[in-house]
Amino acid sequence: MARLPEYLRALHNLAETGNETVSSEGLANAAGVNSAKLRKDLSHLGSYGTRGVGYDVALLIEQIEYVLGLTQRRAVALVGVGNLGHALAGYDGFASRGFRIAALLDADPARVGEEIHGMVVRHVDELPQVAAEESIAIGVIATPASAAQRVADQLVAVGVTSILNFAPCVLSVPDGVDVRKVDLAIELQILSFHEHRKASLTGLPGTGGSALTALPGGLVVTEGQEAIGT
Amino acid sequence: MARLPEYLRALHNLAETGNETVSSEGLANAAGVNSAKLRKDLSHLGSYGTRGVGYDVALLIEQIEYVLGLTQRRAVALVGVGNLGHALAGYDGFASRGFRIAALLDADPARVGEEIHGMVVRHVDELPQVAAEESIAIGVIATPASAAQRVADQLVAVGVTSILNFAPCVLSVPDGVDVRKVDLAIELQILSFHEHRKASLTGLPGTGGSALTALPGGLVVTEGQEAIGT
DNA sequence: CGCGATTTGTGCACGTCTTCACAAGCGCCT
DNA sequence: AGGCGCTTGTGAAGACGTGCACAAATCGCG
Repeated sequence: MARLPEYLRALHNLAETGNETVSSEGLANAAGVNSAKLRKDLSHLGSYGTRGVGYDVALLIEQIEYVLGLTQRRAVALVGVGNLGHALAGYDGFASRGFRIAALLDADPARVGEEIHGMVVRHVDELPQVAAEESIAIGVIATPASAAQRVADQLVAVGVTSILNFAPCVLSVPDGVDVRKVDLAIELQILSFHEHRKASLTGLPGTGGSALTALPGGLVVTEGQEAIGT
Repeated sequence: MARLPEYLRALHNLAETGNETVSSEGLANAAGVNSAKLRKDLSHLGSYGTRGVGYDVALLIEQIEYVLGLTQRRAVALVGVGNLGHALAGYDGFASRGFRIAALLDADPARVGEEIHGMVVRHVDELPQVAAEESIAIGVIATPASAAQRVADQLVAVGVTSILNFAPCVLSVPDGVDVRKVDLAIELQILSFHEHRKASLTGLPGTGGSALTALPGGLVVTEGQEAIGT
């Protein structure tokens, strides 16, 4: 489940504040989800809480970390050290949660050799050597969209089976390779959509429960009432 | 729908390569989704394509941009100019897609006054003045988790109703305020989970279709077979 | 003018996710 | 030892999203 990392973070917070056990409702609040959903998720793991008491925080952390495969520190190769790549290279949230940036790579010869956060940028064509030096578990693509597919192919060629893609484009990869995409601009556009929706609702008070937003060409769009679950 | 921005990006690509119309299948491929799903999404908008031909690219772009509220250029306030904030301030994907970073803010007095990408950092307590100067539509939080809730409260206080949160914590905001969260470490952890799953499957060839991954305490977790839809 | 090729829009069925509600179990207090 | 309150785990119902498959509609060509 995609919610496990969120639970894990909440659990670490609870552990730091000295909690030994936590109820499903307490953890659900800390993670921002429904308590029933959380219990079902945890029961799916097979993890046991004790009825009447709750979950053992330390034990639960251990279990979730094992399921997520965080018991081994995974090596990450970061390709593209532009604006975003720079920030990712220095992002301490990676190191603190079991990931180690093992290599910085870029296709621009002008950037090769540059030192970023104590690590030297190497050329992306050196990927085979890098992969030979240490087993790369995950590749992160922070290049422009035009280079992303090429980089993905290179990552796949050296055996990387998990890719985190920040480039605004769809990657085609063979079966067995997992790709997750993060597009910062898309997040803003979704927020913009909600802004637009809210503005339409307050601006057209007569439309009531089923608001209709007129489109330029005379077309209409029917929108939900309160909580749009995007 | 959360997929509209993805369609929009694909449409812009198509427009640049000179396409005037596009079929649902063509656009679906470019956006990485099923063609039936795309058609259903678009029909939900009320947008009309022409049967036998496809969708008019320019018209569709116009419609989607309107629905997303991108016809007006929205002002974004970015709070927290650390590693990530720096990168976001310089991320050209924002400007190119209708967003304008209207203010950079930080709570650290040492950072106030610094110039980043041609913009001066102001103190976060100046938020009311900033909001008075121009209408802030969206707030972006790129602070440490410990400061995020406080910043969120300040944003809400000046009337911001959409927040993009990069801090690894859950924000509590009043009804009517939309929050989207992006946690880069969580994305990596999800990939780590998939890596772990794949490793377990190949390492335990006898378990067959319903693989059981033994947990440290003798507990077991049942995992799906191929595509885990996280 | 008519026909076939092509593509949209959508009814329907299926699987997944979510939520409620409650029985089962555990610990504590008397 | 017994009962009481609290919490987990889960069955069932409902909402939701997804994808197939096909009818309706439009264009181009003969």
